[in-house]
Amino acid sequence: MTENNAPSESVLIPERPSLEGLEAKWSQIWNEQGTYTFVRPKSREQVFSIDTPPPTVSGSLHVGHVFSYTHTDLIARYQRMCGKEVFYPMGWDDNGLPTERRVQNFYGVRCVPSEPYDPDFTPPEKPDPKRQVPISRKNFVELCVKLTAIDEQVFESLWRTLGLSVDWNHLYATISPVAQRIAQRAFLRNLSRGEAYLSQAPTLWDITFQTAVAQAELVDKDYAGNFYRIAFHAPDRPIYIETTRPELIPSVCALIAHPSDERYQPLFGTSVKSPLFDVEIPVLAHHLAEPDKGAGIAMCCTFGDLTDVTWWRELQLPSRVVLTRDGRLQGDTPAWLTNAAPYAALAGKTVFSAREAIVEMLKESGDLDGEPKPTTRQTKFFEKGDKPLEIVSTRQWYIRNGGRDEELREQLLRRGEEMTWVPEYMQHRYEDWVKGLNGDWLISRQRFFGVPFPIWYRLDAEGNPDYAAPIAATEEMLPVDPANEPPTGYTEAQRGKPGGFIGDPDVMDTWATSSLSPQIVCGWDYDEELFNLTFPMDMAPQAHDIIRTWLFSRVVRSHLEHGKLPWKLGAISGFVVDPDRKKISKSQGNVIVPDEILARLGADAVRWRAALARPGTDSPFDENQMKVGRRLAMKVLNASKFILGTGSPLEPETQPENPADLAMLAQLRTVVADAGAAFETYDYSTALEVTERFFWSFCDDYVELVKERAYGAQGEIQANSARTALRTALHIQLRLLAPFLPFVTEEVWSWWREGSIHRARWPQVTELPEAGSRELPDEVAAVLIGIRGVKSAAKVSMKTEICRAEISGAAKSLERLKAIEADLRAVGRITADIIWTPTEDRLQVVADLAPTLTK
RNA sequence: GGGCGCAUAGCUCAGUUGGUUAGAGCGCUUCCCUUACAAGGAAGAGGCCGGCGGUUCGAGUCCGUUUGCGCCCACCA
Repeated sequence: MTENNAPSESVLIPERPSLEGLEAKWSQIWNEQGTYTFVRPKSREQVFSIDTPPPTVSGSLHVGHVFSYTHTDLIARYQRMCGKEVFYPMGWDDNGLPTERRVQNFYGVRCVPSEPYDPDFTPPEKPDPKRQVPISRKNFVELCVKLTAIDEQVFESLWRTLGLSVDWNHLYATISPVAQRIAQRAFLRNLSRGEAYLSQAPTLWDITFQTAVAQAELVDKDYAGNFYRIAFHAPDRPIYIETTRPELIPSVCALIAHPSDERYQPLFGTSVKSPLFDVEIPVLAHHLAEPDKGAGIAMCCTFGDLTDVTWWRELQLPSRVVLTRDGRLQGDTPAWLTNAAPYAALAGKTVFSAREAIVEMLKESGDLDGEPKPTTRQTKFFEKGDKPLEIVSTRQWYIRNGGRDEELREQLLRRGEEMTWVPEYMQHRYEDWVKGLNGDWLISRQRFFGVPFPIWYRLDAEGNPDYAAPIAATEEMLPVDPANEPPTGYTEAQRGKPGGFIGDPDVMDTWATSSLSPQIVCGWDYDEELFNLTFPMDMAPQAHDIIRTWLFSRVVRSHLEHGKLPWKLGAISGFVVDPDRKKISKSQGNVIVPDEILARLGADAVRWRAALARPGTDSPFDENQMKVGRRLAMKVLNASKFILGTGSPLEPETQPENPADLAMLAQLRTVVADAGAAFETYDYSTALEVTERFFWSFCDDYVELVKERAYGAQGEIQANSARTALRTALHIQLRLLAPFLPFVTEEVWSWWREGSIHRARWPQVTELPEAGSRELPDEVAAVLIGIRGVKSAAKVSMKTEICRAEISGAAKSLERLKAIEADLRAVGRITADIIWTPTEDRLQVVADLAPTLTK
């Protein structure tokens, strides 16, 4: 920590201070001087560690990111000034599906694992989205690495411009070898403890990306469709069901109604025949069937939705899967169809065309009752997909997360209680999510750019893989790609051969790696000293949409691996919404580009606005509000220029003695206490508010009041008191503002102080005298408003002289004001002695303006 | 359907454990080129604190209820 009481040898103040260029100037100097470098202290207590969210580099940063990362930085800067060594890394989430998609579009390629590797491959000059060049997995991954490196430069540059006090020496990427090794190591440990397992089960499946997706990645979207009323055939009559998915009739396993539904009770235990295909379908009872929905009786298919999965499991129905992984009906005619002929019209079609085809056939056969009724329903989509999810039965890796295990769920709920939430009510979201989990965490993805599973499977004599006993890598082998390396005890020549092995073809979902961010940054498997100094971490900041994903998944991993929370405190920021309070998104076309705002208004202005957004609260974007921040930054420059230009205080330094000076400093003492207390509870907004309120009244009232005296109008002793007070107040206020306005405060600091303000000590109340009056600042403000009011009402300049002034009010107030009459007369341009009239009323000023020849 | 949050000036928001006359900024009105600042500054107007009911000497604040908005989750035959 730099000694902050050491003024520079000389004071160098620019003629016209300006905000332009401060970001470039200071971010470079901070980088060169290692201002934010984490220096390992002796003990954990001296560290404040932050688990920074790694932004997805394939996307773009928007104002919401800027706000939320600023919130973290405010706390980081406060803690650093309080003497903590702040461990503040940055990460890039660069693996995963979003990157793959961006690479496909950017270079016009697509990954086809069967293609051979071409070491000289260069992407097409002009990408053609309709004719993407097929390339090998290795070529594809190389392009992913190349593009993410470019994207990461852009991100880093924006964060530096914004003034994030990140230690760039601790930069990580979720696709880096370290991250891969840690992800694989943690997975192997989960596996050995039985927390990770392989399972063949119905899975939510995206047909576009052809991968499984996890519960946390689901979103509901409106989806237009029709209700079709369709007849199944009981021996004596038709039984109508209503469905939006008639193309699934070939996969019907049962009709299901509620046990108490009198309409269908006689049918329970009997069977009906399906339309077109004549398959015998049992009619069964289950409590999840809802009598008031549709016809009150539902067709259960394998699988139309998650309820079907429940019915299929609980009623032990047969699997009659017709839907394949590409979203088409299978080409072969299913064996269970009694009347197979109609299926020919459906084979190989997408669900959409199959639906049209089967509706035609149902019309012809007379099984479609009435006209289809248009409906808009909410359907589950992959958050990045644009076709509804299907459910297919696949083999996937899962990690236990309490979704199927009461005891683990309870433990994870306990962890949520253990954690400090800012704001507190966000804990409910965590609990809602944990309580609502309906299955374990699916971590495998059938994709290419990601961390591979360190797993192989033995092939039997026929060449069939043995999924029951996977071969796991040993920790020494990590990171390992089973597509390129054989397992221990095998040679590469045995790959794919009967009696040999195959590698697990899947990769981990990106959340499976980012869920280990605390382990990755803190050096879990590579730096024990660092790990002990930084883990569990102090703070995990994130926006509220991420509670169910990243926040929860880190709690799961840390709980399973370490038996504790990964951090003490979860800080949740809100979103920046557009002025109509709509969520900002690309599809809405209301994205606000931060670079441009930063360039125009300056980082300090944007940060100032971000600091007004309290934790958890959404803020509408309003550029006018940011301009206020810019004005504050300008005011800091100008006020500082004035204060430092009034001439040096006497040597040796003496304490201020004028009552006005002492009163101002006493008031500032309270501000220091309040701002610090607010920061201690992560309430950066209140810290800013109290600081700023003081600063404006300091400029408007106090500086105006003492200006003449500081120039020397009342002699050297009085001037010295004012100058000392002004400089003390500036010294304190710059530091109070430093977390919010890091650039302008550093600029002013450099005019007259050594070192960086950001390594200076957070202001202490003990730096300020206590003696001053608590009442005087408000009384001065009242008198100034009175004097200015008179001039304003007369529409004259504030310079206009007052030839007679009478101040009335409580005797005690008058006593205090009398003591600074010289200052009052100077600021009000009062040419005669002030008349003091004690009354019971509030302070009042009556003044006569001196006659002037010109206005 | 369950949960959470919000409702205070035209707009964005403060308002600590109930206590004088409910605050700030933006915007608006009227002024002022004042040797820190005109990309400034001063003064001013503007509020039935969503509705109803209760507790209390006293309610923006506590309790109940209701309306509207937002978010999360569930359901979506």
